[in-house]
Amino acid sequence: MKIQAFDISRAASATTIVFDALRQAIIKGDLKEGEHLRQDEIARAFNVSRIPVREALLKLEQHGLVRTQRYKGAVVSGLSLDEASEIFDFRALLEPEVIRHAVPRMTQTVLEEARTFCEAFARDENPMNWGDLNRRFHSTLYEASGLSFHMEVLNNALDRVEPYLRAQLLLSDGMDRANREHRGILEACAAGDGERAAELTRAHIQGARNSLQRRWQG
Amino acid sequence: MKIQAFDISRAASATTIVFDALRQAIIKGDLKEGEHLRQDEIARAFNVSRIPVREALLKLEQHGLVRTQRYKGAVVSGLSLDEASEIFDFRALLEPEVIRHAVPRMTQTVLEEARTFCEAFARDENPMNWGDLNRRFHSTLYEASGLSFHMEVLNNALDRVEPYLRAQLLLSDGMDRANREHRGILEACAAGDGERAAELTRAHIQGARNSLQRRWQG
DNA sequence: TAAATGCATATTGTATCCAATATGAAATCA
DNA sequence: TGATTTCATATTGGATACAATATGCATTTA
Repeated sequence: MKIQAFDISRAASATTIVFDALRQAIIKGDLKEGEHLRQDEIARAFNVSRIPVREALLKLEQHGLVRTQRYKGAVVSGLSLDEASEIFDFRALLEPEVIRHAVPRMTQTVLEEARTFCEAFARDENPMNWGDLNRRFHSTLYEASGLSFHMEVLNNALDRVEPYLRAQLLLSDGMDRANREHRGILEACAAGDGERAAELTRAHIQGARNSLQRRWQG
Repeated sequence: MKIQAFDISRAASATTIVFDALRQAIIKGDLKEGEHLRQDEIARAFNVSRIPVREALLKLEQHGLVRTQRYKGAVVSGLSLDEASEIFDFRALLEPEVIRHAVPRMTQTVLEEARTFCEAFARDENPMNWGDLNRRFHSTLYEASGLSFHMEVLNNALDRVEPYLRAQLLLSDGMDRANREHRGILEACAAGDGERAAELTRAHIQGARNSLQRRWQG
């Protein structure tokens, strides 16, 4: 066999294609809080029936990205500042623990990949890419932990606050501080100091939350 | 209007009825790890079409209670000891934080309700009820925190390890220890000592995990 | 006879159709 | 006129029908 084969049972179903597209659109902010998602309209846009659309909406609801009401349909669900703040607290609890567990398991490859994302993040002039690169940087480090349940929950939490994350980076000193702090975290990881990496991560998250709160509620 | 009214839009849809029933069956252990869930069979059992069944299975998949493969269907997904252990670690991180936040917000009513569950748990001779009462006791205390995202995630984590939880209570000293520790936690809450309640909760969870690990792999 | 192939059946994924409910405007009534 | 009712339309929930894929057994072939 000379052909390049892969597991076709993992090929995307209509449901997952629609789900991924809608998820991206909500996270990127193309679909805005409160916006009504009509099954029929989406079905036509993707040229599928409403069945896979409904299943995609159901998944989005489980992820907390839309709220649905019987016979009324799905609307994009934003977060109040209080709700977002709770999720930042959650992250501040979880992420330090994950990185502490990850540090002793980080290979050279992981560190190099993270450094690449870190530098790409620092260099990129296009704010549209910041959210994604920021997330990839952290994820690369976290994945080394091997804590798959923690990561699943964390990714869900990040999905929900992504618009706030991007808003925070757009603040005047958002990028500068993020870059400084990313380098610090990376350094601690490279030095094998899990405790310091954890503490810096905690400060990184709490700092972001505090600057958001100052900016949005006075 | 003298009639007792309620919001009918919250009435159960076929999907949620099927979901709740399947979730209970999996958690209670009536449906066992690896068991295949046929859409058609379930649809006939509930006298509905396969559509709501599919949506229920999708929700179960998001909750991690079943795994599905395209064109192959859903099977009840159990956890390896390692996977369960990771979730216990997760709980040991999350639950102390939640109860610490909850203690200063606990009303007398909450404490009384928790005490009721605690005593019911201690008295109940039927092992079938232990899992449920145990969970209600802790939940009552946790809900006072008002941390809805934390609770959502926690409930999902508990669903996944519920069979292990029940197994742990069935160990020789499982119930005795659980009762002792519950009373300690309740006392700390009543005394307004969030720090102690948190530490006891952490020990409660880690202890349960350790005894499981000794029993199953030692 | 053992492996490969073809075929029948079972099961899931999706499309189409019907039923239940929501929504808003026209009609009615005080 | 302003509130209420009726009714037409839009939208979602669920049932039925069809298509795609999996699975196991009979058949063939070397």
